[in-house]
Amino acid sequence: MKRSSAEAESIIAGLTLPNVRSIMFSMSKIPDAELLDRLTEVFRTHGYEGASLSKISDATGLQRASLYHRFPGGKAEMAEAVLTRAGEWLEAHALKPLTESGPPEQRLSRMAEKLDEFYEGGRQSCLLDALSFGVGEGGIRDHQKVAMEAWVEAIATMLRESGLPPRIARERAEDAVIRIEGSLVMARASGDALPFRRTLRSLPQDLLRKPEGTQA
Amino acid sequence: MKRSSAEAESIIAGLTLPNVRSIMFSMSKIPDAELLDRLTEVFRTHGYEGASLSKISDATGLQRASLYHRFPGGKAEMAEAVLTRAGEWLEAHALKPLTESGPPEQRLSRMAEKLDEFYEGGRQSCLLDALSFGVGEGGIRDHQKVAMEAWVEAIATMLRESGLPPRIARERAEDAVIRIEGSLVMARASGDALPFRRTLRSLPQDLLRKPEGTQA
DNA sequence: ATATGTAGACCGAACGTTCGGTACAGGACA
DNA sequence: TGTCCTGTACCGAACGTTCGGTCTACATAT
Repeated sequence: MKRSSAEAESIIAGLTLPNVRSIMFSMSKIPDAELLDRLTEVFRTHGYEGASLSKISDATGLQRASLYHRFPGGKAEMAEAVLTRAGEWLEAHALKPLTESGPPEQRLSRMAEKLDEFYEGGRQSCLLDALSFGVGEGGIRDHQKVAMEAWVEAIATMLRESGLPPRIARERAEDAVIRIEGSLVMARASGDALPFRRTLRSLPQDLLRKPEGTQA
Repeated sequence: MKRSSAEAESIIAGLTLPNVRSIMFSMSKIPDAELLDRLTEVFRTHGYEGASLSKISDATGLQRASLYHRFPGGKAEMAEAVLTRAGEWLEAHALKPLTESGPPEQRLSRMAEKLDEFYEGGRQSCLLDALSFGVGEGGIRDHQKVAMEAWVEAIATMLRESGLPPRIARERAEDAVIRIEGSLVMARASGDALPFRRTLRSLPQDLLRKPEGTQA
């Protein structure tokens, strides 16, 4: 009772699952992009230590050995790959609009829009948060520092170019990231995503408001 | 060669290590308060899934089995105990000042002071963050929701009593917690505690500032 | 004063399971 | 054919948990 019949198999000859896979996905059971998506989800919800190979295997449909074929460096390499991909996505979608033309407020709104997408309206955690527990002194930690700094500095640059004093620009950029991260924590802990969306909505105006004590 | 001599034992009679322990610490190898402190540190640093019994055992000096003597419910009960204790501490030290007499700004400063102490200047994570990964639908999750709501509502109440409209008070209270949590995430990811301290410092004035569009 | 009983705190060892990681045989393509 | 990739089977170690038993303190009975 393992297979229905031999005919059934010959009829769809050349269309067996492995062949279909190889045509569509260049020989992989799961394409790189989707594999990374699944990995990202696991790391986001469980953190580094909580993301066991079993969970990863379940989420990706790949066996341990196959995962090690794709990521010879093991779990650490998977986490780094996920971090890299997330960074690239944010850079290309959320940060790039900041450097483009248009009113500053509109550019910030565009970023907020993309962040809302990336964090699925507050339902997903930030990798910089999730991967910051229990990982001590390694490539992952370094990666985080660089990513965090790049994010803050991208916003700060934009605010400076919009006329804000460098110090204020930097502080507000930090504050922006802080509020995004914080609202994600709150959303996760309280089970309510509303504070996250409200934070995103108010970001553009909050960041661009006039400094209070300008030139006394 | 099991004991040095009978005399040696009789001389320090009543002062053998176990006796000293029993007098000072009510018969426990480690008193409850300190045990919970150590537990808190492990959960804060590694999150729930990352806090293995081995790490906990190392941190507390108690063997696995002994930990189960103190917490029959196992790891979950340990996490809940830690959450309860942290909540009580915050309630008693950080939230209580909000209800006392004195200028509102001073009361908020007092809270910020205690939070700085609790989070060790930004070097420690928040349990609501650390324990929100990988724990699904249980007492821990419920505990978090309650704690988060209590925290926000304590600040909101205080802001309302200071004359802010209810809606604004609630939003700003959420914002306060968001910024605290977010700055802790940033501190952890970037390795720099400064944004956390700056956030704490600016909290009182930020929360009490006059609403912008008051009665047009 | 000595013996007995009870209760709590603790530990060593082991439970079955899962951990991250590896070796290898065979399938699918060139 | 040779090269890449996959899945099975497996490794030693660690996981959370439980068991049997020791040690100490204290109350009671003698």
